[in-house]
Amino acid sequence: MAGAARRVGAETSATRALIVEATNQLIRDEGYASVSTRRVAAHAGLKPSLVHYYFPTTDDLLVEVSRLGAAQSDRMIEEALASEDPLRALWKFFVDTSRTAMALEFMAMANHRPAVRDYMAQHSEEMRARQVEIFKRILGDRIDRLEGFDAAGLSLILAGIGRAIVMEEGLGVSTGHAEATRIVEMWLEKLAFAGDQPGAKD
Amino acid sequence: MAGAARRVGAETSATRALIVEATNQLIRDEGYASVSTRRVAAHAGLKPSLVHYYFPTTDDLLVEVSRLGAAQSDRMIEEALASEDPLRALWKFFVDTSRTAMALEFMAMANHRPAVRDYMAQHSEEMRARQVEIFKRILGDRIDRLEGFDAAGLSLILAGIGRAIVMEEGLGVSTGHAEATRIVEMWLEKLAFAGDQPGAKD
Amino acid sequence: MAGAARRVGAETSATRALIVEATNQLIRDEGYASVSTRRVAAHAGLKPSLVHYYFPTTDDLLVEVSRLGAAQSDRMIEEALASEDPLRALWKFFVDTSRTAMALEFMAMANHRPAVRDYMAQHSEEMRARQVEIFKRILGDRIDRLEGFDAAGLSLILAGIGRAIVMEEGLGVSTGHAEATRIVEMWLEKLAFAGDQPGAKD
Amino acid sequence: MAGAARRVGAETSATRALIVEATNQLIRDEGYASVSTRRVAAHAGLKPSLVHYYFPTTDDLLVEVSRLGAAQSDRMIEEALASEDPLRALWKFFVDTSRTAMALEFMAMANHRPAVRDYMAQHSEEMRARQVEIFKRILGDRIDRLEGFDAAGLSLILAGIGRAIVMEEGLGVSTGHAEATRIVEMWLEKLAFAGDQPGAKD
DNA sequence: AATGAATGAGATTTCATTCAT
DNA sequence: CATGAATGAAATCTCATTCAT
Repeated sequence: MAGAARRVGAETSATRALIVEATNQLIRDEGYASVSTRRVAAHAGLKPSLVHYYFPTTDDLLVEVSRLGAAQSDRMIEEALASEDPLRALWKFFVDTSRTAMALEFMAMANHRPAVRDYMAQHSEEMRARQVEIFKRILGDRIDRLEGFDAAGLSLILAGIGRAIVMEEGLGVSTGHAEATRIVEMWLEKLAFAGDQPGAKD
Repeated sequence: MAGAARRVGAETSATRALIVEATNQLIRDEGYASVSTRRVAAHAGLKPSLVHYYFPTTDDLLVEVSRLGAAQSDRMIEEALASEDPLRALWKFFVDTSRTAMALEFMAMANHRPAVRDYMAQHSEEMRARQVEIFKRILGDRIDRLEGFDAAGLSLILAGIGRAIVMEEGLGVSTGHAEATRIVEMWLEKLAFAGDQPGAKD
Repeated sequence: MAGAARRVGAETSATRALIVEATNQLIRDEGYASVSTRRVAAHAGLKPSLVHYYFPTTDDLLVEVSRLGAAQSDRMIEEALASEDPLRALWKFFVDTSRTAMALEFMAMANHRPAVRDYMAQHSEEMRARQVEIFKRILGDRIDRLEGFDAAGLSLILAGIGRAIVMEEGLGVSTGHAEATRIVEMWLEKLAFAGDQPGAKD
Repeated sequence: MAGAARRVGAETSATRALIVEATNQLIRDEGYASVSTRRVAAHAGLKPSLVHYYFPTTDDLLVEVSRLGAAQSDRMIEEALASEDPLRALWKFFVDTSRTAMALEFMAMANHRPAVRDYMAQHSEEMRARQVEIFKRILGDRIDRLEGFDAAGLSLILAGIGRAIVMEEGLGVSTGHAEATRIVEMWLEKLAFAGDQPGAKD
C-alpha cells in the first residue's frame, strides 16, 4: 500500500510481474537455493540484464517475492478468518502443502538473506498478532472449552503442528500425522459454535 | 560396524574429523548454503583438494555431517528418554535453540540435496517411531489424562510446537511463545507421575 | 539464414570470431584434446569467462568450430568439383595434409563428444552423397573404364586411400604411399576425358 | 620379446596385467580421452597409487597398452597371413570393427602423446613392411592381374578402404560402403589362386 | 525500456604425481 | 608390494554485477 515506483521499472510493468512470477515458480519447483538472476531470466524467457534492470540486486528480487508471497498468505488467511468456520479454515491453510512448502523456502532463505529475514520477521509478527486478535474476537469465551488454552497459544500451536505435518510429509515421514490431525480436529470440534452455549457471532 | 559406506580416509582420521567439524561450525554460523569445499577448507586451515580427497563430492560431506548431527540428536534424545522426567527432558530438547537451529538447517538442506534428504527421511521416521515406542512404555495409561491424545500424536505435537517456537525465535518473533509454552507445560504436568493416581514407576 | 541456433553474441561479433579462430589454431597446433576454455582464452588474449559468455559449454564451442571446418571443406570440395579436372582436384583435396589433419582431429573429437559426433555424422553423409551425385554427372559412362567401379564406391575409395596416406604421413610412415598414389593416378588417368572415346564436357 | 623387468613391478605381475586390461577396456568403452590413472584404478578395483606404482607416469601405462594392442594386431595379422586365403582374411581384419576402432583410438592418442606416437610410428612401419613382404610372397605374379597394382600399394589401399568403412560406420555413415566392399571383393576374387594359372603355393 | 558485452570471483570436480610408511 | 595422505594445477561452469549503448 505504501509502494509504487520504489525502484527502476515501475511496479506496473508486465515484465516486472513476469520476473517475479518466474522466480516464484522457480522457488516452488527447485527451491530458493536455485534462484539466480540467470536462471530466473531463462525461466522467464528474458535476458539476465533485464532482470537486473528491474531488480538491481538479487536481494531486491527476493524481498519482492517474499513480499508477494506474504501478501498472498495474508489474503488466504483473511479469507479463512472471514469464512463460516474460521478456525477450521485456518487449520486447513496451515496444512496446505503448497503454501507451507513455500513458507519453508522463505524461512530458509531468511536464514541467509538478512534483507529477506528482516522483512519476514516483521511480517510474521504482524500475521501472528492479527490471528490472535481475530481468534479472540471470534472465539470469545469458547477458548476456555480447551483447558489451559488462550488465543495466542492456540495460534502458535496450530501453526506449529500444521507446519510439522507438512514438513514431514515432504520428507515422506508420516508416523503420528493421522493421530495429531485427529487431536487438532477434536479441539476444533470443541471450539465450534455448536455446543451447549450458543455463540453470539460478532 | 562403524556405519557409513567405506570411503577414503577411514573413519579414524583426524583430518577427516577436522573437516566435518569445520563444516558443522560453518553451517551453524553461516547456514548450510554457505558450505562449499573452498570455505570448508579455509575454515579448517586445509587445501580445498584435501577436502575432496576425503569427501569426493559435496554431497558426501553433507551427508556425513547430517549423519553426525543425527547421531548427536539420537544421543540427546536417548538421554532425555532415560532421564528422571523423560517427557519434560524431551520437551527441553525440542526447544533447545542450538540443536533445533541445526536441525532446521538440515531440513532446508534436505530440500535441495536428495542425498541428504534420503538420509533425513529415513532417520526422522526412525526417530519418531522410537519416541512413540518409549512414550507408550513410560506413559502407559496416563496418556488418557490428556483428552484425545495418544503417544504418536503427542510426539508429533511436541516436536511441532517446539520447532515453531525455535524457528520463530530465530526470526525475532515471540507472540504466543510464552502462552504455548505454558500450555505444553500444563500437559506435561498432567502427564507427570504425581497426581491423584499413583504412578508405578518401575 | 546464417545457420546455427541463436546464441549469445550474434554471429557478427569480432570477439566471437576471434575465439573460434583461436580454437581452430589450437586444434591444429596441439590437437583437439588440448582445447579448454582456459587455453582458448589465453590463446585469444581473452578472459576465460568471456569464452563461456559466447559459448556456454565447451561442446558449443567445438560444434561451432566443426561447423566452420565443415563449411570450409564444403567450399574446397565444391571448388574442386567445379574445376577443370574435378576428379584430380578432389583427390588433391583428399591428400591435402593441412585439411585432412584437421578432419582427423574432428573425427577423434567426434569419438568422444556426442554433440560434435552428431553434427559430423550428418555432415559426412551429406558430403558423400553430394560427391557421388557429382561423380555420376561428370563421369557418366566413363566410370566403366574402371572395372567394377561405380560412383559411390569410387568416392569412398578415394577418400579412404587419401586419408590413410595423410594419417600415416603424420606418423612418419611412408611404405606404400608412392605406390598407392601411382595406382590412384592411373585410375584418374583412365577416367579423364582424353582417351579413345571423346568426352563431351558439360 | 626384448622386454622383462623394465620398470617397477615386473612384467609378470597379475596386478600389472589387471591394470593394463582395465585400461584397454576403458579405452574401448569410453575412448582414450577418458583414461586417467584414477579411472583406471576405479575400473580395476584398485587404488590410484597402485597404478602409479606399476606405471610411474600415464605415458608409461599408455605405451604399454599400445604395445599390447599392437602385439595383438600382429598376432591377428600373422594368423590371417597364415590362413588358407590370406588376402581375404587380412581384408576381414581391416574391416573388423572392434580392432579398427581401437586402432583409431591409438592413432588419436598418438596425436597427443609423443611417447605413444613414437611407438606407433615404428610399429606401423614394421607392420606395413611385413605385409608387403608377405603379399609379395603369396601373390607372386598374380598381383599383375590387377592392372597397375603392386604389393605395397595393395597393402595401403586395403588398409585405407577398410579403415574408412569402419570409421564411417562408427559415425553412422554408410553411403558407398556396399559399393566399395564389392569392388574390394572383386579384387580379392581376381587375386585368388583359382584361375587360369595354377599357383604354386610355397 | 532493454540489451549485448564484459569481468572477477568462486564453486565443484578431476587430475597426475609425490611421499612416507 | 601396497597404500593413505597430501597437493598444486587445471577444467568446466555459474554467478552477480557493471557499463555503454
